[in-house]
Amino acid sequence: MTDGQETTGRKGGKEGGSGGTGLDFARPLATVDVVIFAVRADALQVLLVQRGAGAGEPFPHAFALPGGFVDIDRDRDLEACAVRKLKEKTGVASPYLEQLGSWGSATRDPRGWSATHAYFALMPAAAADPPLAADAQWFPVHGESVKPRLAFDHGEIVKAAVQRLRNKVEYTSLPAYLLPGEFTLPELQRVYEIVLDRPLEKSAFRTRMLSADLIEPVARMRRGPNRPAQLYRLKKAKAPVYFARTFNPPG
Amino acid sequence: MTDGQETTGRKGGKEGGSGGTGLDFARPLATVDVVIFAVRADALQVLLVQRGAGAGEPFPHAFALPGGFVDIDRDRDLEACAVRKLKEKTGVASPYLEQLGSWGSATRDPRGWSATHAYFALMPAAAADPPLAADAQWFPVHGESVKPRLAFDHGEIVKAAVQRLRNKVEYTSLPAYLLPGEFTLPELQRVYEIVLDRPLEKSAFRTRMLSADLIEPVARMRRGPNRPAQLYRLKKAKAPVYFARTFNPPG
DNA sequence: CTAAGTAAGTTGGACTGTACAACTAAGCAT
DNA sequence: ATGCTTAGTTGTACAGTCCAACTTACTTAG
Repeated sequence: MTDGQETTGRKGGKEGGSGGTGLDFARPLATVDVVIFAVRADALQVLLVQRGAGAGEPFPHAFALPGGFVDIDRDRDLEACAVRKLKEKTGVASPYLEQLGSWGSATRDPRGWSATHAYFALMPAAAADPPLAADAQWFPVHGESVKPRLAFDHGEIVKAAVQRLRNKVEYTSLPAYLLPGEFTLPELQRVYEIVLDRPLEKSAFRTRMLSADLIEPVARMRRGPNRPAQLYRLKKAKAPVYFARTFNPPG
Repeated sequence: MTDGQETTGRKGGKEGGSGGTGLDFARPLATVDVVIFAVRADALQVLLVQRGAGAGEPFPHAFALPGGFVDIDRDRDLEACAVRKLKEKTGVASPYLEQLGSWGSATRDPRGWSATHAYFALMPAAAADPPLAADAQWFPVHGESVKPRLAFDHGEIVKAAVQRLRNKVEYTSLPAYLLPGEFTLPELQRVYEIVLDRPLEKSAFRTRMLSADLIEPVARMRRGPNRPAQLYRLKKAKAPVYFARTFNPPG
């Protein structure tokens, strides 16, 4: 039985009920939330928004993930909904957006049975720096979470997002999406180290990055107080690269 | 704005509407579907059910994934819902159940905007062999899909599940859940090869499996027409193990 | 102009684990 | 006993990381 083939277990239409189509039972609330990561001030940070305190609003004043109800008139699909939420808070389209999972239960929202579709996004620090929504704020990740206690089960979702990010960073090129269009190899390595919270070997890192068909040098150097560094950019339309090994396995 | 903090964009309560709580807008349909894998007859197979042809049923007679609407009175959370669907079709609890992702759009179900939470499950062939529901049937995976054209977007979901399974099998111990409690190393290797559709090196495979803190020998041998093989079992309460490298990287 | 300092980038040997292939071991069939 | 089949081991080659020392290129201080 799939997608409503069920002929038993129909519930009285508490909140739903379109009459006669066999869909006359209560539907859970459906939301989308986005965990937006950036590396700012040498730290992995997450964008959170402070909730209002209107009538009937759960978790007033608490911080929460950017998100909200699926709008079946405006959102063609879940990802479009996530892109909309992301744009509302940052003003930009993220260079990387991935579905994280869904959380649904009778108790996670005091207003009733609800399920959220969680996404996680990576963006360069510069992209989302000034043009934030007024109620949005960046928080550094400590361990696997952020300091403020979050509304709903968003603390758990953030934790899952950090774990997923760390795990994938071990064997993929995801951190490239946390940097602007041009970057040096030491900058890229630093982002890996910030996300993993662990130092990496310079020579192994360079060998791996350069032998992966991932980045290409541009005809410019990053100049600073010492030896200039070669600038690179992601190769065009590069999906994330998967490496055959993880880095320097911890333990 | 999160989980209904939105104060704009409220829709007239087409199907929802609990009056006065700020939730008076249409909700998408919410379902759960499960991609159930087993290795049977030396092939990776997926369990599908044939849809009925009642009034208003979309995709009559088509094959689809086991699943159905979330029942907000019976299902405490999404995973409980998936376990229920799985049990209804196989009669057993799967030793491994993982969330795969969610698919939601205005068009995937002709009855309206709907979102499904997809899970994937692994089970030993023996566990689900005879006690199948009458409308359920196993289909071998060819490439990344099954032969019958599936209802809804279930073809896409099966494809994603196969890709996820193959990908994870490269560096985890997941295939152990496709075998009964006791198994030999050649049997385990064979399951890896069936899932990956690629031969593996015997000695490297054995070295990796035995050095991972994953399985332990039992005091019995599998006897056959030739040399007996040592039987192993998963160590108690073992979560899947992640290896630091993939197998024999293709290409 | 030179020397010191710093970060970029390279080099080479030790180590780990897979790739490949040949080998031994243990059972059954004839 | 001989041969067949599958379980399991051994040994060399190779790839990639680990670690540390090294060279390169630029800035700044004197």
